[in-house]
Amino acid sequence: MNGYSDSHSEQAVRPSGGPSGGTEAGEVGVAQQAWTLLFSLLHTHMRNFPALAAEFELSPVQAHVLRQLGEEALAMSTLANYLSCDASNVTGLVDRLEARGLVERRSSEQDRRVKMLVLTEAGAALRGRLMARMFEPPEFVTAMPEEDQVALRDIMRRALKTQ
Amino acid sequence: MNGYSDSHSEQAVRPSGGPSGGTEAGEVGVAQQAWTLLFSLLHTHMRNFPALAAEFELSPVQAHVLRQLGEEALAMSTLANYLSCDASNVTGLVDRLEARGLVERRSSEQDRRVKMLVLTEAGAALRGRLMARMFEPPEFVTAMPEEDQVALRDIMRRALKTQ
DNA sequence: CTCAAAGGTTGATGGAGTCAATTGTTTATG
DNA sequence: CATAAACAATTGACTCCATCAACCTTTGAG
Repeated sequence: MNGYSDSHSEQAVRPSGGPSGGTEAGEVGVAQQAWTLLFSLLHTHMRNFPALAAEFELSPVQAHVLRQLGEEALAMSTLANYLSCDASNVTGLVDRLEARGLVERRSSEQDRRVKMLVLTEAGAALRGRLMARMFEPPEFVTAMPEEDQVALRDIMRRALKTQ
Repeated sequence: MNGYSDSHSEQAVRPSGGPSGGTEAGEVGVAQQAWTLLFSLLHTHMRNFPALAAEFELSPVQAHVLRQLGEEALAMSTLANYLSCDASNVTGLVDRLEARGLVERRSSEQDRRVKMLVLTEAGAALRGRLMARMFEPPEFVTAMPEEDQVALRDIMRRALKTQ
């Protein structure tokens, strides 16, 4: 194939490697092929996510936090769930964001145990710039023929809906 | 898993002002829509990559190293390039993998400055199991109708070829 | 031979992540 | 009602990841 495919070709697309699913064997085969290719492309692209976050002087995780904190106030524990990490980790994470004036801890009135996180004005502004940058499509998408882009978009819309 | 779908909708798919015709300005709009959706789905999936690596008692980065180290011996500096991180970081990384008997440093004979990294037998075995696990398609792929899976696979094949 | 450049290591420092233990606040139960 | 259990957040100890600056050895060019 091409120069890239070596890093995932030998163990990757092996149809029906085990008895794992109860579904039809053919479905799993195509799904695995699609996933393997998707995974490879994405992994190459995700390599520069740290650099992207660094454009805003954010760590990758801080960028992720800002992304989640967009719409509504979140409790610390909810954020820990989104990040699938320990609650104690979120404490330090928010400490640093708060020290930079991007985020604010606000005690909940219904339940005085929880602290709600809200973006400051500066935090919301930074998030806006970050999101615009994050959603710039990478080259492997812009280089596609438009019909592929449309098909990809529609497939992803359906996948999101049934999730 | 739940409560996710709202986190990417407000700044994300903005059709960039222009009317989306078949021209190049319209192409960018569709590309951005496709990318935004893809990005969101992928980011939710990537959240549990640490857990996946942990099934093999590996950190995410160690899993990435094992993946890269599949076929051929790599110099430390080459690995640092792949990981796009500092060379001094690789030292400790390889130290820990070597201490677990997964990787071996081997001095190059052409250039006695460089050290080549090779998988041990145990390392290769672990890598095999890891790769098989990594390429198991996630639910958002297996839940697709098969024609979407086929279309997705073909789109990704074309994208890889023209990369 | 001399000296600069390259490959790798070391030490200092800081963010990210976990676990165990603690404090303060609900909520459930006897 | 009183007390125990559950929960939210924090702290402290510890490990890994990551960077930078300084260093040593080897290489290669002049």
